[in-house]
Amino acid sequence: MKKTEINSIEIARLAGVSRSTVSRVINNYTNVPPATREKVMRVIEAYNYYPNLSAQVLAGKKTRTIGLFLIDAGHVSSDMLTNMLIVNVIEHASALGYYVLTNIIRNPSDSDTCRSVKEIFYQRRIDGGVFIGAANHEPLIEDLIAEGFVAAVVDQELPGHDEPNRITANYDNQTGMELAVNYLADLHHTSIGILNGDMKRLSGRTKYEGFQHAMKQRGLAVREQWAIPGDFHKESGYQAMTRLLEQSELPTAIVAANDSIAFGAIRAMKERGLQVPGDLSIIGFDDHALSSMHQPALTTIKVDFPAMLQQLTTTLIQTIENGTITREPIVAGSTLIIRQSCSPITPK
Amino acid sequence: MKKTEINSIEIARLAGVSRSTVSRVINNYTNVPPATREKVMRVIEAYNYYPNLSAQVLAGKKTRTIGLFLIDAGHVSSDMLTNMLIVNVIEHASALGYYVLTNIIRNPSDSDTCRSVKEIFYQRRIDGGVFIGAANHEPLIEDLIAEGFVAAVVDQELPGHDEPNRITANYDNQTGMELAVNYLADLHHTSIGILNGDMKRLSGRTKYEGFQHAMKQRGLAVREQWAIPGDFHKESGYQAMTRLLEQSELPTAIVAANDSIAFGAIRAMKERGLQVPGDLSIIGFDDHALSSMHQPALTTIKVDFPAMLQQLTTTLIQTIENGTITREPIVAGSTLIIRQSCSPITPK
DNA sequence: CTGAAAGCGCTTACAG
DNA sequence: CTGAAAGCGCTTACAG
Repeated sequence: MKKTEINSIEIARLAGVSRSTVSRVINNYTNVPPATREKVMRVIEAYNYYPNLSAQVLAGKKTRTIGLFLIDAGHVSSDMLTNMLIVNVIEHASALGYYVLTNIIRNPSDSDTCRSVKEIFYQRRIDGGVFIGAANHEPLIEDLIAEGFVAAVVDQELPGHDEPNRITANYDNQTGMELAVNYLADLHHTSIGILNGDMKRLSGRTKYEGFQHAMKQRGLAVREQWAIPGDFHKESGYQAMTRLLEQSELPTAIVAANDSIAFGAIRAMKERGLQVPGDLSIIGFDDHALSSMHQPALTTIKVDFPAMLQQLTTTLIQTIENGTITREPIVAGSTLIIRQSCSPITPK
Repeated sequence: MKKTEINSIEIARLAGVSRSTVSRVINNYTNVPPATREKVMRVIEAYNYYPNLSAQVLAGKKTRTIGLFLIDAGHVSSDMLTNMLIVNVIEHASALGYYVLTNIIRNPSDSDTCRSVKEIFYQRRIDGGVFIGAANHEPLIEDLIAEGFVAAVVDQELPGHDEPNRITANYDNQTGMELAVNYLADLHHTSIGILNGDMKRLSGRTKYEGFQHAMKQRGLAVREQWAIPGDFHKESGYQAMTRLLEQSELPTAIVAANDSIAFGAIRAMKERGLQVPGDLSIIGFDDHALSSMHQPALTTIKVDFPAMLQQLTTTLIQTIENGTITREPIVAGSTLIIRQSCSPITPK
């Protein structure tokens, strides 16, 4: 049986003070003499008293909870990257005394889904939210920001939209692509293709733009028929590679917009008896947890998610607590991780 | 800028009714005539009104939030299984209109950690919690249950402790071990060892007991020096196998208390130039997401986590809403998944 | 069918 | 330094 709750007035009575004073010691007001604080703390501890959160929030305190919204059609549970993202946000929030309410959004365009996400904010269930996997312009997020809720969104860039309650973090895809293309070019590849990601997402676009830019820098031609569209999932990589392989003339190397795409693409090759990197070199993006144990181990552009998420979460919480703060751009760095999926071309 | 909140009294004014009536339509009371409901709903929708959660909770409603507590010293972020567990709980809770607050507990014995977990319950931040990865007898959980909070714990069996606010789910390790041992015995193995899991956890114990029982059933001897202690992690598997290999006489097959242990054990073998299953057959437990792509693909006892978690989450929520309910035991089924890590012995 | 009112448990000006 | 009191936004007996 649940014991009847003890509340602040009971604590006050027991300590021989008023509720005001109990509240003051709980909230660490400075104008409470040590002796009084002592006395009150003793009964608080003795009775295992913790202030009721709803009452505190109703009286004006924060909920100290943030929402984590993972937008993904249906791969969330199977992708290891997701787990790392979730755990990262939780641990960084936790370090600042915040809790996280994790939500999975299958389809941000569905009106019921939209309603229920908005409800979480309007209900004041959370103080703010972080969004991962959204399109660059996502109406749901824009609505929330217009309403004044604070949102931290990963992989977004909306020129002119620098509301104080919008926090964004980005990937440095320009540098990433330079790293990838230069590595391939240094291996003497000149025929390089790309398996693109979802173009509705900022990264889909900036990766392709970065690719074009990096190719140009090295004086290499981008062949449109070697730029295959897709989304960021394995199945898409499989299909993209299948399409690519139907062509009469093939590139000697491919950059995949992420590692999942590369996994799918390599499977498509294996099924046709093709070798990586023997027949085609492939480089991915992310450094997915599976990449190092993949066969062949995947050469990739590692993205520093943990550092980015830490900054994003921290900035979100600071904004919640202090309102607008001066903010520096948050960007995830890229590094080249050389493994086994790329090999040099011997010029004929 | 955040707009000033609209509240129920404002809605009432706009709809020309009292707050009581607004509340009645929101809470779907039956005694509201359709016309009145209509009228109120229209202004609720027009103004995008959602009742303030804290006020509702303070007035006696549930928070509709459950806590998910993952207890693990430091492997949470790297283990794919975790991700599946988290996503499963979230989706099942979500289907019932509940949210989940995910927490990572590094060390349940640490007093600060304990305090902060308890605080979540006492604060009434959640209506109940699910615990995964705890020792069979975990003081923190026992305290919470003693206080009357409802807790759903995975992998627990405490005879005599059938409080109405305790919900447990278990693994059918007896059957699982029979499956594993019989499979190995059918392959003509008679010298079978075991790499044990954490004995503080119920599964650690029941797996070993199940192993002993299954061996006996097949008339096979359990050799104590082939039962290596460990916990449920990869590193432990590596060390256990290293220890095993130091022995002069070796088994021909090994059952690992889970797949992670098997991965570590296989790595230890590879480093010594030993083959799986050539030199030693290994079977794991769980059917970890990596098992099928492991080299060699791991033969394992698949555990039906999704079904178990669904039942557990559903039962937890029903208990929260309806108090005690008649409950059936929740147990996760086991199936043998044959892949490449075990081979038959040719009797000499 | 519906409104007035009490109550949920806190915090924070306000006054002293 | 400290208490009395108002207020946060809801829900739910109670009375009609």
